[in-house]
Amino acid sequence: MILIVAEKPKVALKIASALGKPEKKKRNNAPYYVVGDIVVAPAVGHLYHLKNAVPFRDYPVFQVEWVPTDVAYAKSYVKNLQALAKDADEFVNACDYDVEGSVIGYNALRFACKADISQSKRMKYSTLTAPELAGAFENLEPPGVAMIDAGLARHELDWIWGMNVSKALSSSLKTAVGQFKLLSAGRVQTPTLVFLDKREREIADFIPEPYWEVLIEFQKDGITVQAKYPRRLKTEEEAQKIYQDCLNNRGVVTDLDQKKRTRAPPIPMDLGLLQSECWKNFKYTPQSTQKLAQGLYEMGVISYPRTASQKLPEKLDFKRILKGLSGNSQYTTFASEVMQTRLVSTQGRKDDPAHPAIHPTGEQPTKLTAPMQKVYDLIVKRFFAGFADPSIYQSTKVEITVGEHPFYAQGNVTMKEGWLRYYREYAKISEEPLPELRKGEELEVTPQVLSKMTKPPPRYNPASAVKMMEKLGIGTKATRAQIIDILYERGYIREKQMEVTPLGTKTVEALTKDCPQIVSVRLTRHFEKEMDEIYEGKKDKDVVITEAQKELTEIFEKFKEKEGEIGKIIYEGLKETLDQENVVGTCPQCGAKLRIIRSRKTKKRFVGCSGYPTCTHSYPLPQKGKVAPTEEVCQCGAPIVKISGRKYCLNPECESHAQNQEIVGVCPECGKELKLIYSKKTGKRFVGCSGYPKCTKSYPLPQRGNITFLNEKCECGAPLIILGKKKEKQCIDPTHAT
DNA sequence: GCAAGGTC
Repeated sequence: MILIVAEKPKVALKIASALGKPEKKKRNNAPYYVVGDIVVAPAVGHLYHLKNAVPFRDYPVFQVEWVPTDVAYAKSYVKNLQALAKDADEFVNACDYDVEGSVIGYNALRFACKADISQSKRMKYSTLTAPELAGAFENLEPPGVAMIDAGLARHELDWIWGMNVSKALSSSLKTAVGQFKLLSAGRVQTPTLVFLDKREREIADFIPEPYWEVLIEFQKDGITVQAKYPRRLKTEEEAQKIYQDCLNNRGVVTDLDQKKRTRAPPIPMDLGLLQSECWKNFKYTPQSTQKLAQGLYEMGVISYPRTASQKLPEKLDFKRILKGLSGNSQYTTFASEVMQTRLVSTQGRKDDPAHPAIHPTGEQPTKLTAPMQKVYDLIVKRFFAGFADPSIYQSTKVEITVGEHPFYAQGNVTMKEGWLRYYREYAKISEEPLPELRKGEELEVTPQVLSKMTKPPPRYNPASAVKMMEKLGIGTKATRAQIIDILYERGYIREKQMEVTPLGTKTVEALTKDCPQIVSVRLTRHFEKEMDEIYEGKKDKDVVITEAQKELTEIFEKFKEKEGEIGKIIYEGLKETLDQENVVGTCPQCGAKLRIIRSRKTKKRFVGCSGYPTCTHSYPLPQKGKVAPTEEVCQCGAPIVKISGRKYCLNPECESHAQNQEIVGVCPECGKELKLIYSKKTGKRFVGCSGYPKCTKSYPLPQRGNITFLNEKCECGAPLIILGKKKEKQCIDPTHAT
């Protein structure tokens, strides 16, 4: 029997189908496929990972070993391979033809199958089409030692570099101040932190400069138009001069440029594009988008999400997919419209040998969670849009001259919707019409001077950081989002608009200043080059690793000498970070800092004085909601904090809490005042009757967004409100429709 | 405890 090991279940099925009519079997949830004398069985990614071969008390440790992955589902796949290997007399590594795939198959064969690698074969394919897979099986290659070794070296170098530097950082802190804090560094996370920190310094060093803009405003056909003077002005005098010239002067339309322009339909999405679209539209982090997409994939409603491809091959059978989608009443119209087209999708530049771009499969989803539904809807509509015509719009540029000063305005009006019909809600294209104007027309204009300041470069957010990593070529499509999460976990960065914390900054500083070799471009480039040379068969893996160990040994010797100093630098950062995060004000009794503390016993949080135990002043806190300092102090002396965006005096006996209960209407049941109340227990808001506890009338409220209470009553007697930026009034009673 | 890379 020939045992073929694939990287994942879906690929095992494809290989088996290319070789004949497979019979699907299962062993403890692990599938495998039998085609005559051939068995195709999958791994699930890496089934083995590295571990220190000796206890990790002191760095550096260089002895590592491969051990089975401890995830339950991976174990059943290993057992499956072990069982199948007993009857096998030939072994084929059919994992993805790259360094990671080589390692996955190599470890599966040597550890699970106990195969003789030198006798094993490698299947080489770059797409998953049946003819190519069948051809690859006919032309099996030798095991591919160079590629395997390059992969093994990648694992080992990343490990001995990352683990030991991480350990060194944590130890330095422990040595300096005796405190333990988990710190880490790695080939991918450290360069990522470095570029985030660079931005942080650009922002800190940025000196805002004032500038002035001049606008003119006019009205025609009920449209108000603003036209801009084309230059920013460095001085107020210049701006004022133009303003004065425009006062009491009429504007003349001196140029009118109308052009038809097209917006091409969007390209199919790889994982990176899906992540940035979901950030743009829903503010989902790349990591949560990845998890939601994985969920949709496991339900069978979208294709494989960890793809780098932005192409949809024609042989995908778009008809079948569209037919499936039309079964969903939401998409029936769109799907049948798209069905009428030539069914040729747009194509992006990037390609992936193993998978097409992300697309719906046409299977009907059942019971999607709200976030899954959003991601699914975006994927489906993007899919439709790829087949549609370009959107055509008329772009009008107008030059209006006032005296001798030119001003410009632009308006876009869509003439042919094209793909926007399907994807408008996610494309976020703004349209501003201009009124009818003709050359030479005179206009009554009002000038205006705006005083502005130049702005620092924006912070990265998780989506733009993933994009930057992609651009710099660090990490992989499957891991970038996870690595961003690690930086958050370590406390190196915080907030969605990523801010590098003092801890992050000081860690970078310690690494770059005190042991520049560790983060030097030279060292990482050197490792990379050597891995390429292993791949090309020019260098021996063991020689490379021995060299790396030697180099790291020297670096760590120097690091140890400076350990105390480095630890102190990092401690400064840690201390400042904790202070910023937990200090909510000053103690009115002793003047020391008040901090948010979580009780070890009850796990509940409260505000306590850092002068403890000398000063025992403390305040209770609601257990939910984000607490942020405000710098403000209440009349009663206690600090005011923001809890879930609402200002709140920490002192529970303070009168401000009573005053905080805004009157919002009249109780339809007892006629007393209805008040907006924030629960002392949960911090949540609701509307309650001031006749409480006699009258228990109350209405729930959404916990997020602005609520405007109107001085109006619904016909049911409850007050009317407006939620957020909406325009319609609505009744506060949720059971009351309309 | 500590990486980065696959995968469900």
